[in-house]
Amino acid sequence: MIAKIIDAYTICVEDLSQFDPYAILHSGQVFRYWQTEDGWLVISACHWARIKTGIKSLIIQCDDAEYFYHYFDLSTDYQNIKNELTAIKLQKALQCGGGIRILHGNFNETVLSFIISANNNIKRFTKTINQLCEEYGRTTQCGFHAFPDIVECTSINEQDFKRLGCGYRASYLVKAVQQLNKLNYEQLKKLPNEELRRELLKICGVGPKVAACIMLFAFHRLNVAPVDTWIKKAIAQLNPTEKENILHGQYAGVAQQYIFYYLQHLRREVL
DNA sequence: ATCCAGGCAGATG
DNA sequence: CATCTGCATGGA
Repeated sequence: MIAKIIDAYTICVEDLSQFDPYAILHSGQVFRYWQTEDGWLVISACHWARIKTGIKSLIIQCDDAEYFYHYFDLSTDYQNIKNELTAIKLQKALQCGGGIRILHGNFNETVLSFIISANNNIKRFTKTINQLCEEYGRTTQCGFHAFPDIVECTSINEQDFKRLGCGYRASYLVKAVQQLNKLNYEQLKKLPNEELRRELLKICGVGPKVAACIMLFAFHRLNVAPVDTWIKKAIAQLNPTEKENILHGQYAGVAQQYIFYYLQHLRREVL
């Protein structure tokens, strides 16, 4: 038990070795967060949370404690997961981002966000996603805009997506929204990995990499590891045995997150 | 400037 | 099934 729900709007996280807000938010699973005076503001779908960082514990003040207890995966002990990840080449990454957790992202938000992310740079598509929310998402109680719900997304046409900076992905997004309208998240949740992957690949703009992101970040399939250009470059430097082992097993997706964050961390140090 | 970015769709061997 | 090409756009 690393966290307690204090009341309907408050969570206290007591084990910071398993909860590093900076690392979680910068590990590339979510794009709607901002630094504040005393911590972080996070928006997921139409929900918001303020993380107030402390020395030995932190407080999450939000609109729905149950939602964010689940969102931050607070019932899972990540020490057990980290104990399973024993590959030598992972140890630096674990030391760097040991407080990362895999979030339970909203399905529609995750699908559309990662379609926009394809062949795009992180800074640019983060801006695009946030502008999308500014224009089409409702204002939440905390002042920031929610990610537009599926009905609001249905009102966005190709020209609108282009104006927001989605480029050639605009037509994919229009189709994807139509397809999302017919999909049922609760039904998809019941599918095993390969069937789920097949369904996701039918969505326009969703290929193998984006499907893997959706499976990991919206369906919490911890054994699915998205392989992007960053991970490819990192893996290319390993020997054959290391390549086999590093993104293998029931927590391959978690391992991938530690690596991705570590690579981002190294890049930030260079800049 | 000009290369590239958390790849993908569509066309072609 | 595997490989190839074109792609909007702004950040570096």
